[in-house]
Amino acid sequence: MAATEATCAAQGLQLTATRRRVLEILLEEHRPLGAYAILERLREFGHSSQPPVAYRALEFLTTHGFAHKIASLNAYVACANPAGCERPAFLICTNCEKVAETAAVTSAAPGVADAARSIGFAIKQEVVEAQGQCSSCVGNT
Amino acid sequence: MAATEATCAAQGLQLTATRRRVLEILLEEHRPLGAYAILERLREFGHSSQPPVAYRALEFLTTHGFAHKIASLNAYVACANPAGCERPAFLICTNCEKVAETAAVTSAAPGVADAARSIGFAIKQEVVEAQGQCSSCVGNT
DNA sequence: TTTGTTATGTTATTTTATAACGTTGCAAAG
DNA sequence: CTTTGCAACGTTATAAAATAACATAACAAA
Repeated sequence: MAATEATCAAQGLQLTATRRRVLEILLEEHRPLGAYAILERLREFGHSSQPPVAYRALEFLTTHGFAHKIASLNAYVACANPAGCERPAFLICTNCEKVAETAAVTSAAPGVADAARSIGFAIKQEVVEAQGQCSSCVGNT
Repeated sequence: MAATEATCAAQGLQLTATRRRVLEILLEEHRPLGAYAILERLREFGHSSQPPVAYRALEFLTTHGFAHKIASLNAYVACANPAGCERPAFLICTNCEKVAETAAVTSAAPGVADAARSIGFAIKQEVVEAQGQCSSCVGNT
C-alpha cells in the first residue's frame, strides 16, 4: 500500500477513494476476487456498487501494475511487489484458491521464445499462470 | 482431423456429429472463436444452437486435447498438433487475432519453476499465452 | 468564467458460462 | 426380450463477467 502511494505520488496518479478501497479489499484477501465480489465489499463501505465502478478501479490498478488480472480465473489480485513488478507469473492453488506471485526470469519459457523468434513473432507481454497445489494442500485432496 | 479420429478410435472416445462439426469449424478458421460465434456456425448447419451444445462439445474437445481454450481471450482454437500435444503455449497476434501454437520445452518458465520448487508448490498445468505481433503484422500498426 | 480534463454515477445491455431437468439411443445384465 | 444404466443431447432458465452509452461533478488552466 505504501509502495503504491509512493508510486502514485511520484507519477502524478490519482489514488482516489474508490481505487484505494478496491486495492485494500484485494490486499485483505489473500486470494483472487471476482469483480462482483469486490463490488459486494464496496457496497458494505457505502460506495456505489454498479459494475463499472469496480471495473474502472480495476482498470486503473491493473494498468499501473498495482493489481493483476488472473485470466484463467476471471479474477483479480493485488500485486505482491508493487514497487518493482516485472513479468509477473502466478501459481494458483486449485484446492485453496490462494495465488502466489513470482517473477519470470526470462521473457518467455524456453521453446516459446525460440518458436516466436523462428516465426518472426514479436512478444510484447506474456500471461503465465500455473495451476497446481500449494505446499499446504499437497496431498490434501 | 485424421489424427483426432485416430485418437478417438484408439481410446474409445465418441466423436459425435456435433463434436466433429465444432472441431471442423475451429479448423476452418485460423483464429480463436468465441463459444457464441461457434454456436452461430452450428446453427447454419442445422444443429441445435443453445449454449450448452457448444460448451459441451468444447469441453469434450479441450479435455482430450483436440482444442484449447485461450483464457486471455475467452475463445477457443483447434489444436495444431492433436497427435502429440504437450504443454501447449500460444502466440496471440493482437493485430490480426491469429494464434500460433507452440510447445513449451520445460514445464515452466525459468524462475517460475524455481519459485514453485522453493515454496513447495506442485505445478500440474500451465497457461502460457504471449501477446504481440505476428510476422505479417509487425510494423503494420 | 468558460473550457478542458479526469473521475464518478447510473441505466441498460452484451458477452460468456452453467444449472437443472427431461429425453433419446444404445449396449450390457438380468 | 426387456429393463437397467449410461452417455450424449435438447431445452429453458439463469448466473457471472464485462462494457456501452450518457449524464454529472470537481477542479485546474486558459
